[in-house]
Amino acid sequence: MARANDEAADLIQELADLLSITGGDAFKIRAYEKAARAIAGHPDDISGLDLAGLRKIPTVGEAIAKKVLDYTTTGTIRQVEELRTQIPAGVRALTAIPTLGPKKALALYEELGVSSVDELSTAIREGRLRGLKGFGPKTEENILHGIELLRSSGERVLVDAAAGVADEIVAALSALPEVERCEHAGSLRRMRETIGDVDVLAASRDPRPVMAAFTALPLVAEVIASGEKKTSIRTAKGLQVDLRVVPPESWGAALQYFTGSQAHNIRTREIAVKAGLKLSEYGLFHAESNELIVSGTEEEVYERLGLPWIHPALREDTGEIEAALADELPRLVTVEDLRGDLHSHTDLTDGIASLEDMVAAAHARGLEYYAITDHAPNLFMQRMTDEKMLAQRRRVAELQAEYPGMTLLHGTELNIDPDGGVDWDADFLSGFDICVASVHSHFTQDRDAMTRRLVRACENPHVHVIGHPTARSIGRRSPVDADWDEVFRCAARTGTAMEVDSFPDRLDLPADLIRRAKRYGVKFSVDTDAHSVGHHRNIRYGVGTAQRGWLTPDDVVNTWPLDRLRAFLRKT
DNA sequence: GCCGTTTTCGGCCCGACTGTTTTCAGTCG
Repeated sequence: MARANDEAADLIQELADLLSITGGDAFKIRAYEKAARAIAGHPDDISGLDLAGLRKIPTVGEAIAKKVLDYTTTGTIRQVEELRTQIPAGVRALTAIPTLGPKKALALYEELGVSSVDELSTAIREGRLRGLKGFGPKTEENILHGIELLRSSGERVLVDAAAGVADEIVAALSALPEVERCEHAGSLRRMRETIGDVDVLAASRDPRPVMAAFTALPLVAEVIASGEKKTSIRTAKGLQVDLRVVPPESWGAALQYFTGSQAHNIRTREIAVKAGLKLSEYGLFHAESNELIVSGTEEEVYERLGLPWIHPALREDTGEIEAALADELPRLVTVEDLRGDLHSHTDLTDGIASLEDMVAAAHARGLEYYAITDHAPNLFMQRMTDEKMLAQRRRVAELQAEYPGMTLLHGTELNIDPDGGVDWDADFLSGFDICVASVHSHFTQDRDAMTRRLVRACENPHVHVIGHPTARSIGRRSPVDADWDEVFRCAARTGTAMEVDSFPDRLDLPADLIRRAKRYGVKFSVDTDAHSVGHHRNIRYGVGTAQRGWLTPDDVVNTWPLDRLRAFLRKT
């Protein structure tokens, strides 16, 4: 299933976790963690690499290269196997409980023999933590609360749910007279596909009333921690929100810091240290004199480190620092770059808005072209027929007269059957301006069959876009298993675009596969897949995902002028 | 364990909050 890179990275990360429990050297642990990230983010498949090839990966030295080679030859890493015999998997699982880290997990295991979350729960109920050094009544209470949280809703939320909470808080705090600026930061600003907690940053000279207003917001269910500079709350739905208040002159440094990622910040701080500087959320300082150099804007902070400003969507330490140093950062695609949307539905199939309303919504977005792509007949529950489709085409042509500034395209979303065929024959398909083709069934085919299926769809001269290619549903359905390198090679060769579907529970292709596909020269279509007027707003999540995949406007066919797009749709 | 236009040894990002500890360790981001 997973790529060798991901499996090797997981094993190295597990090694780091196990060592942190057994009390290994903290710097060695960090070295493993860094290497795990580097291996997961390495563009080439590691399974074919020898020792020298592995050592070319940054942060992978002799020792880690040998461990990875151990994995690629034997399927596991000997040291990990050995540590697993000392530390049961359940002990590592204990560190998933908030407020419980590796030190406390080890104490619980050694002193009480606790080796699972369930056993810990029992031990607390039986009062066995009383008198254990470092475990007071408050700690006990926090652990119980943490276990409950883990079991109920400790999971990450979809990006739109987090954005809704963030928007509400930013609006409320921005209205306070004490607040000069307020924005969300963290993984939401980086547009990660799921969000663990929401980070909000405010600039103020008077934090106390800001904190008070924050904890008094109606969405607050619980105050987790509360101080002068930082306050954390949890909403009724279990989402944690951290508010940081900084002096206005620290805004840029603070925004940079709280946007993360942690891995990106480590890199920027290392660059600062090497230049005799020190970077914190309060600014960039001379290391010795502690004299402030810059802190007002992110641009100033990056510039003083010798870097161009780096887009938040790239800040994952997966090559953006190197690209920035070489002045090779991509000019990322934006919502404003999009001239069209190539995937949408109406109430003729499973949409809930009329053709007229959907077109009006597209026009309100300022689009130059817009494709209606209702479902084809093989998705039987939609009850599509040739006659209905042709009637819709006539209605689209009539409607076109009302929108002289926007070109309407009549299309369809085909179903890729288990063999890679689609709903209609070539003759009928040639009547459409555009055909999206997607997997809607038989999700569990094996890798070979699924690869053949997607390749055959790409090779169909009437298929222009592969819709939501992995067919995943975040938190509900896994991505289909395919040899993506094979699929992307074929897509590039045949001039078939891969969709980036903007639905918050799809975001499909995901960012990592986008980057892989781009390496083969694949083009992309960033679409809403809108089934209602309101879904048009989801486009920001699709664009965020495209940005995390390092896409430029030229990579995205629906940023192109219509004549260039039409040439692409001819698949010649 | 990794790494090197100040180093092949001696560093490795930085700060806030909590709880239990009377001066600081653990956890988190």
